[in-house]
Amino acid sequence: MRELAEALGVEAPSLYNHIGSKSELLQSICFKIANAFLVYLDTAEKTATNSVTILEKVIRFHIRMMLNEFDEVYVANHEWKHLKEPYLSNFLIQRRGYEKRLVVLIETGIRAGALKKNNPYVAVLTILAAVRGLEFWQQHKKNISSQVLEDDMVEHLLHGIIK
Amino acid sequence: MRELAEALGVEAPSLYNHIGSKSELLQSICFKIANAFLVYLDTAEKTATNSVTILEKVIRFHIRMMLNEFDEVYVANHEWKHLKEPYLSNFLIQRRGYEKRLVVLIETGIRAGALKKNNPYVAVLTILAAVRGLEFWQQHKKNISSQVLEDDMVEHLLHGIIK
DNA sequence: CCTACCGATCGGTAGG
DNA sequence: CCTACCGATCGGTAGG
Repeated sequence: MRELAEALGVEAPSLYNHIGSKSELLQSICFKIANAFLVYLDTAEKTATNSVTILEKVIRFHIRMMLNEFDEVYVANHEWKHLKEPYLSNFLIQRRGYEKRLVVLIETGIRAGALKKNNPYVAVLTILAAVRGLEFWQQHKKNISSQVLEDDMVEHLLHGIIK
Repeated sequence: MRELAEALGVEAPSLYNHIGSKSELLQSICFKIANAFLVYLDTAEKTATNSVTILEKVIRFHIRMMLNEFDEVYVANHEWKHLKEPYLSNFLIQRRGYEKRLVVLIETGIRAGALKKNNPYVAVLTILAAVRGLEFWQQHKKNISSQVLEDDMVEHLLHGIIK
């Protein structure tokens, strides 16, 4: 909070004329990000019927969020653990719901014969973990364009790396 | 440190008869894990010549380390940021060296015609990020066997999810 | 918006 | 191994 105050050019106690608490700041960031992902999934599911198409759209959205809204996504990915009740439970329920919808999406793709019969939970974990790993990218950025990064990662997660 | 002391059944100051500092504990965990990965890559490269075979072995090792040595790998993955100099620089050099060797491995596979011509840095990032993401698994463990988890994730990262 | 200050917590030391 | 305690840091409040 003292760092934040310094960045804003005020003393730390002055922050509390604008915000209620540090916790409150954390809550608004976490739920803002969680909501962005939920809303995107809604629209993706409305504008496409093919589960592979929806899956690809979702992966691309995750990648773009990591690249364009890095700071907030980072907080939502790491600091949610310090959310206070009832926000913590709420956040976890939302996140589990989101993951479950992705699992169902993959199950649908499997039943349609479009996706391999891998365990759908493992598939969702692999995908979410990979896109989230873009946070390490930020640290030692190679000079690779966002477009190559996005396209190659999507290709890898959908079709693999073996020729 | 106070939690650690409690777990050991002593008072916090007593810890310092056994260790030098909290930092020292962090160092030994981080370098122990970094070394395990380096040693494994060495042996994998000696016992196989095919780059796809080596890559698969390495991915499997990462997954097993995440499942079997979770606590220490977690610390090495997250807390290395708090390493003090010169350990911090040292650790980063080791890690970059390791990642670079994986990049070279993939480049070799591409030149051999075994792997797709994706950007090799993106491929390494995708793989490392995905296996590392197993830390979320620990949190909300589904009842899936380690073997299915390992096999399906390897399949996904090598051959993709699309049929 | 500020100054002054609080209670809790943390890694660690002194001294026995 | 312990008791006693330190200086730094943190989120936050009182009072103006």
